[in-house]
Formats: sequence, C-alpha cells, structure tokens
Amino acid sequence: MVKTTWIGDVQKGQYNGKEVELMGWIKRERGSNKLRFIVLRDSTGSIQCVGKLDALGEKSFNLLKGILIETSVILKGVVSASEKAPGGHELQISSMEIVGGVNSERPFPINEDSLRVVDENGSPLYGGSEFLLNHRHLYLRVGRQTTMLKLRSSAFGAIHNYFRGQEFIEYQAPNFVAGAVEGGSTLFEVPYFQDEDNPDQKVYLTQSWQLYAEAAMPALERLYTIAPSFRAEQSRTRRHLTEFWHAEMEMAWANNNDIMVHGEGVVRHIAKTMLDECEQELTSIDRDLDLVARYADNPYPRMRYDEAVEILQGKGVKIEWGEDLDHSKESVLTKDFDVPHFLTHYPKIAKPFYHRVDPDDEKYVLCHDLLAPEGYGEIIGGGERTWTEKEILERIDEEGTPRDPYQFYIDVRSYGGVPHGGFGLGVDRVVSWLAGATSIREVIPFPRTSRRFTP
RNA sequence: GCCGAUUUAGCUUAGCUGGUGGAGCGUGGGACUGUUAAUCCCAAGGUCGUGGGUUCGAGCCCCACAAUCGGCGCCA
Repeated sequence: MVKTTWIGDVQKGQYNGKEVELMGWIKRERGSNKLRFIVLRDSTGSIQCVGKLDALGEKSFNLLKGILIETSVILKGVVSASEKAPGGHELQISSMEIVGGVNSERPFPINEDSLRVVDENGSPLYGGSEFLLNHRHLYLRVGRQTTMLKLRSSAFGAIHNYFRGQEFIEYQAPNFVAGAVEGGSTLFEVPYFQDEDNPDQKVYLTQSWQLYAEAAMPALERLYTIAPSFRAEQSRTRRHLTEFWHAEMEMAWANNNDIMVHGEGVVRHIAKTMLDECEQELTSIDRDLDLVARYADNPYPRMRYDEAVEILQGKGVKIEWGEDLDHSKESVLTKDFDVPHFLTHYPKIAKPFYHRVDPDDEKYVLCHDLLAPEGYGEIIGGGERTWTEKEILERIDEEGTPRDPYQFYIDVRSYGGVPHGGFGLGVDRVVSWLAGATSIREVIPFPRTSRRFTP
C-alpha cells in the first residue's frame, strides 16, 4: 500500500475531474439520511467529501452515516472544484473502506470546547490546558498542534541549513556529564553511575554541549549541534522546559562580534525559511506575516549592558550596576524593541567563569544575549570564552568552582589555545516566538516541565 | 523555592442570602437530498478534586492536603 494522492495537492486543483483514492482521517461529519458531508484530513490538509445514498448503496451509506471523528478511511471518487466546499474542492464518494474504527463509548475526546480554554485574562491556553496536556498524544493531530509541528520542522531544517551553508561541521557531545556548565543551574542527577567506593562522584544530564564543543574546536574550528539540554529548574513560566532543544555553535579564531554575526544570521534565516515554507501554516494560526518578515529582513541592533541599565533607570526601574538583567527587567526593555536586540558586555560578577574578561575594561565580560520582542525574551546566550590556561584557572578559583570536573576543559587550553567563542540558541523559544505561540509547550510535541513527564 | 488562582458529566461551563445540581458540545435513538462547529426532537450520563470541620441541612462557609495553571526567581 503506497499513498500517492495528498489532500493538499487536491486542494491545489491538481486532480480536478479525475478519480482519486484518498487515505485519511474523518475530521467532521454531518448531513441527512440521503446525503452526507464529511471532512477528510491527512497531513497535508483537509477536503469536503460528499456521500450520496443512490451513488453508494445502503450499506456503504449507513457506514458513512454513523462514522465517528478520527476514523481512518480510504475514499474513492471524482474531484471537482466547488465554491460551496471549504477549500474550494470536493470529492464525490463512489466507494469507501473503513480502515481503523473508533469506539462510540470512547469517542475522540478533543473537541471545539476543549480547545477554547482561556487563562484569567481571556487569552487562549492551548499550551497550558491540563486536558490538552494530558491528551497530547491525540492533540498532536488537531490543526493547531499539527501546524506547530510543521513550523518546528521548518526551524530545525533552517538551522542545519544555515550552519552547513557557513561551513560549520555538525558535532555531537555526550548527554551524561560529570560537571555543570551553568554555575547556578540545577542539574538532573543520574543515579545509575553511582559508585559505593566513590559516593561523591555525581553524573548529570547535560545542560549544554559547550564544554565538549570547545574540546573539538581545535579539530573542527567551526562546529554546531542541535541537541536536547536538561535543566532541573522549578520554573513555572510559558518560556521554560526542563528538556529543551538547544542549537549551539562554537567557532575558533573569533571574537564576540564574530559570534553575534552568526547569532543574528541563524535567527533571521529561521524567520525567512518559515515565511518561505510555512506561509499558509502561519496564516492558519493568525500569525502576522509582516512581523515575521520584519524579523527576517532587518538587522538586530547591539546595546551594551551599561546602556540598558541607563534606559531602565530612566524608566524608573530599580536596578543597580552589576545586577543581572532578569526577565521582568528584560521585558521592560524589550517593550520598545521592534526587532531582537543584542545585549553585550555584562559585568563580570554577573556571569560564570568561562566568559572571557574584556581586556579593555576588566569589569566586563565579552558576552551577549539576544532578546526577542513581544515579551518572549532571551533566545540566545553566548560570547567569547576564557581561552588561556592561566585565566581559566584564575576565574575558576575566583568563583570557588571545583577544578576536578573541569580538568579536561582546562587541559584543552594547555595545548595551543586560541581565541574562540559560541552561543546557545533555545530552538523551542525561537519557534514559540516566531509562531506567536501562547506557551513554549505549544511548540514541542511532548513537553517536559518540572511537573509534567507524561504522556 | 516564593506569591496568586482554579478544581461541578468525556469536554466547556451555570449554580441566588447555605435548603434534593441546569445547559451547550460529544455519545446513543429518531427526522431531514447541499451541509459549512449543519439543524430539529428524544434519551442516557454527576458520591460537585480528596479528607476533616461548622450546621437541622454544604457545590456554596472554615481548615488541611493534592493536582493543575499563571506570575516571580533561574535561564535557552
């Protein structure tokens, strides 16, 4: 059995006047006792199909009449253009076969009502409805979720495309690691590796590919990955997952500015690719195409931390120099942004040891965050790395971080260290922002949060 | 971790000053030859999140717990 006819192509008019065989699922059903309308869907779209008693015979017609939502069927018939049919085309059914049925005692649970859940402000909660999260395995096939999966695929493709086009090599790091990347972040412990003789030896799920990428930097010079990262934070927001997809790059012979060029490059390329490949999908979830085009077509301004603090103080926000910019401060700042902005040169005290100190002013580190507008916030964090053995030892000791788990990382710098850097991009966050999703959980098939690990 | 909110049928929800819980969708049965979330008639479906308390009487008042959501902190 090979499927050759796709509903999306039928709706483009490629089969007008021809007999086709459509394989798909029942999306809706209505009609009278002599005429039934069903809407059939597949992965490419949906189409109205008409079943008439005299054309089908009593037996087939009665099957059609009692058919339940999400029954899988094969329908044969002739396609015609029709102004009355949603989408512009319809199929006159000549024969039908039910492939997989649905039990009427357990009908498909997701209906229009279940999609209309709103939060206290009246905003839809597609990504935050408990019912939809519990039924994610079935929700995936409902319009808006399917669209999100397609947008996600487009973004992943665009990332590979961008980096490979820029001569980056794809490189994989282990997911079980012995040390943390982020100083303050919470790690997921993996008990499997625990050893009675050495009970203090802990193994965790990775938070970032970065440390292992730096090890391969002298070999590959330009490398990237798209891989899951894990953070055991008790975050209760629309922007956090405990398991998220992290696109990271590392680049030799590069400074902070060189890295930002690629951060801007890849994000704009994702926006452009989505517009090119998924215009229809974006429209179907009411995303403003002009906004996405603006993010694809315009350069992303850069602003130093000090300037951001001044702006915030000018707006009456309480912030002192040296404080990190948390999300509530970021959102005040990004309110006036019409495109993403880079924030650079954070104070050294606000950032971990692997960020390189600015040789021109040792109060700062050579780093950057990319902040997305519309309240979505940070989508990239990156910068230059501390690349000499002497400096990395100083900074590790200064922070009070134990050297042991990082021995391999330090060692890399003992053999021909070079200036280098990279960034991490939250793929789910970027998709969520470009799609205008109500929550990051909308754009990942099975979200994992501090309280959600099923289905 | 902190703060706030929510929990009534498979789903979405109404429920007055405390007095035997209503509806829409869905499901089952019936009517209808061009519907667009079809329409119309009928039926089934509820120990009101769990446990305790106040009361003659609790979906409603009080306490505890749980689940979930939202905001913050942390970050991609």
